[in-house]
Amino acid sequence: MIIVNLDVMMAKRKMSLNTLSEKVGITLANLSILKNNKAKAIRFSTLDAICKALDCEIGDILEYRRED
Amino acid sequence: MIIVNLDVMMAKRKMSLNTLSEKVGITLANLSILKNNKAKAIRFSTLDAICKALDCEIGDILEYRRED
DNA sequence: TATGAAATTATCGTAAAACAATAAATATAT
DNA sequence: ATATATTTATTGTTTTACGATAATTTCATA
Repeated sequence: MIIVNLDVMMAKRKMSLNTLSEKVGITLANLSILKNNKAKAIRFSTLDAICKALDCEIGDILEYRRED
Repeated sequence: MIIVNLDVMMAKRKMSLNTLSEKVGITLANLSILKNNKAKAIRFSTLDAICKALDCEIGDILEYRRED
């Protein structure tokens, strides 16, 4: 299971969804969908922009969780 | 810049592209495209299957590289 | 408790890209 | 030289991102 977790880094950077969406260059609505694990895929360009905006690694944002 | 690096984990697990494609459930051709950084996005279902097949973390496979 | 900002959710449409299937070309090892 | 592994190419289908927009919900705070 892949989990999207933007909350931690957003809190760390004190960045709102609104600001992040502007920096990343996708709409607030779509970023919210991604943030709430409703997306089924992601473009590398988007992932890149997020890592850049939050100044973090992919592992900070995406997590692979084994199921039991 | 997002970099896909499957080589290291494949070597570590001694797994061929062929075997990996079977485990992941996508064709050899498409997995090769992904492995050689020709893909522009990825489905979480695929990423999940790769992590499972190689028993590794996302960070082992995807890298965000800052440009200078 | 009323107000406003922030975030979520929904809908519709378009464009992008994954991915299948297949085949051909290339590389690599034995 | 031959088998095996990998890459590349092509065409078609399907999935999904993402935009634009608007309505709804959440939540802080005045």
